[in-house]
Amino acid sequence: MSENLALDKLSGQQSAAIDYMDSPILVLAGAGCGKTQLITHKFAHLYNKNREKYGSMLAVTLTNKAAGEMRDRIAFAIDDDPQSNLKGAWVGTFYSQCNRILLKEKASIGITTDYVIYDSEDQCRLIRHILNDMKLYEALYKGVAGKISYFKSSLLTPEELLSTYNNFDFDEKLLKVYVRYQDEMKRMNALDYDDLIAYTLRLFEENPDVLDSYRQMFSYILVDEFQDTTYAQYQFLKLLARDNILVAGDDDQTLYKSRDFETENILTKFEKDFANTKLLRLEQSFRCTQNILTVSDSVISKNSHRKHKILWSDKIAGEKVCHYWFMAEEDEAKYIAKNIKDLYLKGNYSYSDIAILYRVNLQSRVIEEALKNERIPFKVIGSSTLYHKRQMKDLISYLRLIWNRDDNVSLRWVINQPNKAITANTLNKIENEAKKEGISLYKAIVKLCAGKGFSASIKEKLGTFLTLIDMLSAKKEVTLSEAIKLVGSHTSYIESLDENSLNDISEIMYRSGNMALGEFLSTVSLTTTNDDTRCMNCVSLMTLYNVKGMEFPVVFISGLEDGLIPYFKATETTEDLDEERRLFYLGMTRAKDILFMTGARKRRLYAKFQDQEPSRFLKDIPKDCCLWIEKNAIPANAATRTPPPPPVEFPYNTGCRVKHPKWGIGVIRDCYGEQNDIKVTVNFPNVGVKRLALKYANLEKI
DNA sequence: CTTCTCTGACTTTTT
DNA sequence: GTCAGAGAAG
Repeated sequence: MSENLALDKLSGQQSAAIDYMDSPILVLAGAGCGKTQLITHKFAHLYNKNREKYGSMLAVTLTNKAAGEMRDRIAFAIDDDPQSNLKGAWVGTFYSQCNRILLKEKASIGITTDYVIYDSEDQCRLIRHILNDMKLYEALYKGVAGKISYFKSSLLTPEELLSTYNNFDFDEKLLKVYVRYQDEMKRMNALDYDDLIAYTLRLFEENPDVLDSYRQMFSYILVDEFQDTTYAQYQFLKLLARDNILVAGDDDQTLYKSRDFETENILTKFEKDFANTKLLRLEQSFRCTQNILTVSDSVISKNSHRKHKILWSDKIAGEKVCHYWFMAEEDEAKYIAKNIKDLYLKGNYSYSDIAILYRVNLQSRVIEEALKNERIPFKVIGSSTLYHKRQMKDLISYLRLIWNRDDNVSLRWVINQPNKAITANTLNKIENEAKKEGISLYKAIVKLCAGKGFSASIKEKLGTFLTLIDMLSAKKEVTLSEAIKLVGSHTSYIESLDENSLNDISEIMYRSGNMALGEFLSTVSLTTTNDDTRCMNCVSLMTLYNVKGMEFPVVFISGLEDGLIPYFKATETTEDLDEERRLFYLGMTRAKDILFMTGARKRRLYAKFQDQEPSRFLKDIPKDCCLWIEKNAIPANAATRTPPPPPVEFPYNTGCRVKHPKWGIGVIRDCYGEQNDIKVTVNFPNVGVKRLALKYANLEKI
């Protein structure tokens, strides 16, 4: 029922992609053309048609958020009780599904199922430790981590690198760090994100029967955001899929691809690797107006190596896209705030319909200031909402040690906590012993305590620590709540917490207290930050990266200046510039109705003021497609300008209740206008928001 | 061991 | 301008 209702709304191309089952399908979809809708409907359609056969399909994307949305939409479109049946479905991120496979198969490839999953932070900590130990410049850890991750996601082992790069002056030190990193991870029974994919691939390659069972089980495979899949993820799909695969993507929305080694467009590659691929295009945008499409297309069409698409819309042409140029960033921010207030007061848009986008987080400050001045509620999305806070990391480290005593990164974290009274010297001895014997820190401590190297007092301290860990890890099968209580009753950890952290912990216990410890730990590693979506009636502020996959009726893109868009560090190569252009394109195509682009001549970046030029990308927009408005800081007649009118006395305050002869009782949202022509916006619960001139609307104060 | 001051780095970011 | 991390001083 629900499916048929929704199917009516699908375009011809979408329905075609849903019905077609004869060969692999590559869906080339533009922004807002209903690619996710297609995927969820195909899933639901097959599922509804033949539960026996299509009860266990695989549907993957890249982010948790997208996966969650996918799951919800499928649940909505399937015929029966959405709660019960989707549990067995393989819907999620590549990483979570690989994790699930590894656990299900009891991972017979040199790892045991009590492996811990390292997130990027853990990864960085390990790399820093290695760099430090190898007497290399530690501050490089971020770059090193990035490179290693890149190698791994491209399935380049150290051995392969050695043979491939022989003739280049390949960084030998980097290679050594890579080897060492892999070695340490192995010893700790720890997997990073890339390992989840790589180990699954190995599992499949070494156990053809296991692979075969999954090929049987996944009767159909659906992939969203296909353009962003890594090489390893792509191999995963290639192993599992035959004709029974649909991938959907938009190469114009790829991000983080600028440093990709792979030059070939992955969409092209798919067509080559999968025989008889059926190519379908979704070019009707259900989101943007024609004006927005025209402008954004003029920008993105300057990119090379893209699959050409022409998006169209049968929505009205809509408002013209506007570009404003200001003298200073404060003017820009003020203008944005004022404009938002106007839009809101006109009553057509609520604050949550509006987004302000920028390239770098630090741009948000000025804008936040301006919004505060206008009393506009807003929410900054992304940036500092670190779910992995310091204290939380402490707790998780303890929990991980319960789970896996060989987790050195967590052990280092815990043992270095204050009042453990274990000196750097002792720690060094432990590290050396572990290194010498090729064992984990935990095992090294056990060994050293049995030997003669340490004094009685040190042994005692370490002994207490060991007994604690032993006692805790004897209870691996507990639930999260029990584990936390255990840690609490045997360490001073809980006592050291402030109120906020305590709240955070009770929140976690409330949310997932009944989860098995192991399950909780992988969930924590596999889900990061963003459960904070849009808030009730707030303007959303975020970076262009963060806006991926969202849409808003009104979008402001700020800081359209050379140096910001494109960012000054990304103007060297064409690949970098292409990515910056895609980023700009991505931002523009988030807008459903109205798109504002703004920039300013004077901007403070870090400590210094800079003179900015308008973004070079603006030159790609035909002059008549857009309204170009330049605001001068000081109008020529500034000196002779009449002083601002005295503040107007308003008869009503916001929030006060009034009665209208026709619409009944409402609440004043705002008062504005001249003394003799005061206008008000009133929210009538039954009628909606109305703008009224006080002179004519016979309002009655109540 | 703790606290303070200095230095310097500084896009974006998912899993 | 701001934050973190390292090193020096208490």
